[in-house]
Amino acid sequence: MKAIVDCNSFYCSCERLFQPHLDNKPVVVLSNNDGCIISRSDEAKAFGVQMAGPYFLAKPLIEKHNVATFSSNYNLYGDLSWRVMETLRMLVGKENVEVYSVDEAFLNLDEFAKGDLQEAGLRIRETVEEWTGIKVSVGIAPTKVLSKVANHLAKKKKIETQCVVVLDTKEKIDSALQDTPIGEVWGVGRQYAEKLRELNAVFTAFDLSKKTGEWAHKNLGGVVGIRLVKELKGEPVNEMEEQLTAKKMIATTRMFGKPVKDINDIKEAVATYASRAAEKLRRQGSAANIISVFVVPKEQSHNTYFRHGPTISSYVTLPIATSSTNELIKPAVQLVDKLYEHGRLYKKAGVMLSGLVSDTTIQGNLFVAERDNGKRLLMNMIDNINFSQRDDVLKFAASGTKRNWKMRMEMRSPRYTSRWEELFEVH
DNA sequence: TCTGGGGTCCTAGGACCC
DNA sequence: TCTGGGGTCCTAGGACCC
Repeated sequence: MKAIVDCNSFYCSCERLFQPHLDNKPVVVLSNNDGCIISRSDEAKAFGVQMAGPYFLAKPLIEKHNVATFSSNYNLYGDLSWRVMETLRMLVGKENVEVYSVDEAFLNLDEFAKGDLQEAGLRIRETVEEWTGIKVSVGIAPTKVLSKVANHLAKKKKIETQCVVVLDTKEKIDSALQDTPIGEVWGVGRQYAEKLRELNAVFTAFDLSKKTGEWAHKNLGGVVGIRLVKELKGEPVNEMEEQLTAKKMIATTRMFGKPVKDINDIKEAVATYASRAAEKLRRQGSAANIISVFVVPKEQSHNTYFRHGPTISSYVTLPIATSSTNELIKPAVQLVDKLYEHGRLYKKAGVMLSGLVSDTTIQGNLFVAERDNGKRLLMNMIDNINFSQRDDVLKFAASGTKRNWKMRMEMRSPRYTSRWEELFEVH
């Protein structure tokens, strides 16, 4: 049996941990640049605050109901996430935990819960809450997709279920599937949900579970659809995944705090993103063969549907794979020259690294001289200093010092758990 | 009028996830 | 005026190979 453990309103819960007077009060957390709402407490949901909705549209509602509002504080969430995951590893053994996202993990319960699964689920929930202060919901079922269904039901009926739902008989599974609208199934997004309802008269997870593999292949994106239907029928095909698999692509992209016109501002931003991406690259011990850069102009027209405008991008293949910041900044900045149009306003830019390989097995290039080892040493030093001090004590000059493009974060809470000078104080 | 039957590799784009 | 920022996998189609 598999479980999915999912933190309830995770970012909101993190903020509440250090401001307990907000318990049972409405809370929301905003995305970078204070653009969208990305986490809502149950109380905020009850007032009708929409997920992923733009903040400026929800603002009247938020002010009317006195909703506590925070910019996102990823240092804090990352640290608390680590504590939750460590707790799970201690409970069921680290080889049985697959961290799926910042606030979710799949567990393999085959060894941990030989007896009463309900009991096991409750113990997991209680232990995580006791050790970290974070409330979680637990869904337990034979497959990953079904455990997600169980988890949804646990979240929907927190009181009755005590945030734990187990689907271990055919009757329980069928009844749960009937209670699950098609759009809530893991793997069915907006496009498919609409298509399934209108073209195929599939309205619930139960309807979908009655379809054949052949049907799924035709109507639900090929092999992905086949796997989904199998899992709904209780046949596991999405197995637990190995952890520590290196990422295949690394991206750093940001909206600007305000639209930017000057090419030098864009170059500074792109150099900064390249530095950040290079850090991520080194952290997983990879080097990149391809670097691409994109910019997004501010849309001139008032067409609200295409609010982003086109993404303009270009890439270069590097002569030799690298993880060195300066070797990545240079081509990144050159790409900006290629993409930039004079006189245009830009609202976003990004750097993506791909063609990733392990940096111990970099394919040599006959036409490029062997690189010196000192470079790697320098990068390690910079990473260590930046990690132990505040953000970006050391940076490359190309990243700039004015930072006209920097994003807005006007309501961020202190980084209570990861900065000495922002430590939580008890008086 | 007829026009093989496999492969591989690459890229762009579409769908999904949190 | 104001709408994150990451990731994944899959498919189709083109170029090229024998």
